[in-house]
Amino acid sequence: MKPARGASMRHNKKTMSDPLLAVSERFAWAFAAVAGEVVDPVVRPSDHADAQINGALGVAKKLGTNPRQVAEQVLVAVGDVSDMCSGLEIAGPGFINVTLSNQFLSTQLKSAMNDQCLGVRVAPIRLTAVVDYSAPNVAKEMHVGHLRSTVIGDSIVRLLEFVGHTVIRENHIGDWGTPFGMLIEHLIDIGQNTAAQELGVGDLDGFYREARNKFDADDAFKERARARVVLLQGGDPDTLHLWRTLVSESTRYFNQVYQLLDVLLTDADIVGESSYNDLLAPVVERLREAKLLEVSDGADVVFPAGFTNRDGDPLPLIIRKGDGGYNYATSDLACVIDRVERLGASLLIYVVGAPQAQHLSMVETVATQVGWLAPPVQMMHVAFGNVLGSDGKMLKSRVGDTVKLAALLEEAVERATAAIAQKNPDMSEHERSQVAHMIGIGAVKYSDLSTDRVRDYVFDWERMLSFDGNTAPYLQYAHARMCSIFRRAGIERTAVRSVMPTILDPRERALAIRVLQFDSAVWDALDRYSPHRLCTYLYELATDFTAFYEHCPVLKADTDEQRLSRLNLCDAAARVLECGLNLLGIRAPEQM
RNA sequence: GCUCACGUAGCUCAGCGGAUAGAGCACUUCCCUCCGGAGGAAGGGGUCGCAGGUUCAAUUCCUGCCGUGGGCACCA
Repeated sequence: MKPARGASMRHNKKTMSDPLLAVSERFAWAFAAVAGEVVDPVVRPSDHADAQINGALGVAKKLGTNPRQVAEQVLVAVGDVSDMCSGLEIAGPGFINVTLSNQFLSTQLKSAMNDQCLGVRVAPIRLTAVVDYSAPNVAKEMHVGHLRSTVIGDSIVRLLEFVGHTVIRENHIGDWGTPFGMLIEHLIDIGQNTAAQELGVGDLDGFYREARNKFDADDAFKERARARVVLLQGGDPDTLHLWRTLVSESTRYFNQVYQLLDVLLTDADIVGESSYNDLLAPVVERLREAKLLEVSDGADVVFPAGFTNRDGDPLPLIIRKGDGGYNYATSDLACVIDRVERLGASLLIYVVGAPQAQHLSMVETVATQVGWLAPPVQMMHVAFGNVLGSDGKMLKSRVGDTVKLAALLEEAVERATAAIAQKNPDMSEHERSQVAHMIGIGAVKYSDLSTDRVRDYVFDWERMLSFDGNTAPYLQYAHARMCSIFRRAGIERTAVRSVMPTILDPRERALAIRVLQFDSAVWDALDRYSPHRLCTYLYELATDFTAFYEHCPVLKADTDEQRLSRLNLCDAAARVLECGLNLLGIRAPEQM
């Protein structure tokens, strides 16, 4: 499985919202005419103009001519582009610097803002995608590892849906396996009511630890636990009833966390490992029929090509353990079958930590060898790194335990509450608590989403809650200021949407161009399954807005026409910012 | 040992084939106090881990090395 990159969903639709794409499209045929074949004009953002076209250099090399000469030929071939570009200039070794026409920006902006998706292209082919994420374990506390999977997965789900794909969310909770013997026996020992209470208040780790301690210390208990596993797997009704208590109390708790975290997951998305029980035996059978199954050290295994162990010998994927039990490879393969054959999915996304890369790659290889996975169906590992403390090591609590996710989120809201109380003491209690939730949770999610997911990142309260820099509060603040202008103006946002904006000032231009690039930003994030690309874009948008706001008076504009035009720009920026934050799963309050 | 990631400014991070490598924080010096000062301008600070290679062009692609972290058969 290739590490997430390029679902290659390209499209063709009217004029691209992003001016750079529009320029690229317009110049493509001129380049083809000059080069004698189809070449990418290589249109890029530029420090020297609105955009620069770099394609001439490559073409000149191929043709054995002078790049500046090629550039000149391209300019002749492209003909009149004055509807799009107000300036074209050959610079340096053969770059073509492009100045976009103000009129063009104006009409593009109008048309993008008339679009429900704010100019973002819809997917050319609508896929059914299964996104596998979050996956906490029953009777175990959720921790920062689940935070990453949940938050990144949630954003990917929103992005996929936004461009028109059908998304099936799957929360593959750990609700099966040998630990349930001891957990159920412990449940019996302390009584169902006590247990439900303990789990209900979220002391999952306490419950688990007690069970574990007894298991390790008490041989009789250990024996009962083992016997209980057999009963559970055999479908004993009483045991199943106890098991369901554990599962339902745990999922009730997970839902509290999901609600606090403000993600889309619900009970309907839960597909526990147990739900694949009936599909495990067929996995073995089908592998056997395909003649891929071998017996090694008493276990049923498949040796996928290209994997070796530390001795250089072929590395097996264990399908059925020596004791006859199944393991996670079996259930992962059952998942592939289920998703492809029953759900008809063609995109299987796994938002799982980077350490699982080899395992998932082996599963993919086996699934491909046996024929369950074949183009156009593809598996995609959206891997992520660890959350580190300020010491550069895995984030731990002061006592040295793993950090409870629920506690971390509560602290985020508390810190945000304190910050708002200090900065906006006039806000009502009710409103403050709502806004504090949006800011605190937004800060945590954004700090998780805003750096390249494959890298580890350092968790830092002060930085993530800062109103400066690439943070959620900064973006939310920028949005609140945009909204504030309309309150002061006493004008409804929608009232300025029929206005055709006039783009003149350099800051108006910069802001307009940025707004129009939302399309590219969304697709860029989606192509790489990297929400941080969208974060970077939104930060630049907010920065451009700040510069605009600083230099271009809106309410005190020179003329009514300019005032309306600038209000229109504010509205556009606010809509894109809100929509972008929403795609990250972050709320944008109108006041804060 | 094999293998997969990562190594960019004091710190935290962007950029990943194109013209002088960016941001925030921290630091220095100013400005304003104007539609939300939770401001603005300027400055210092980088041999983009090291060495080769491909290319008109490499922080960006390839190879090797060094450093850090992960994975390498019955726990998921």
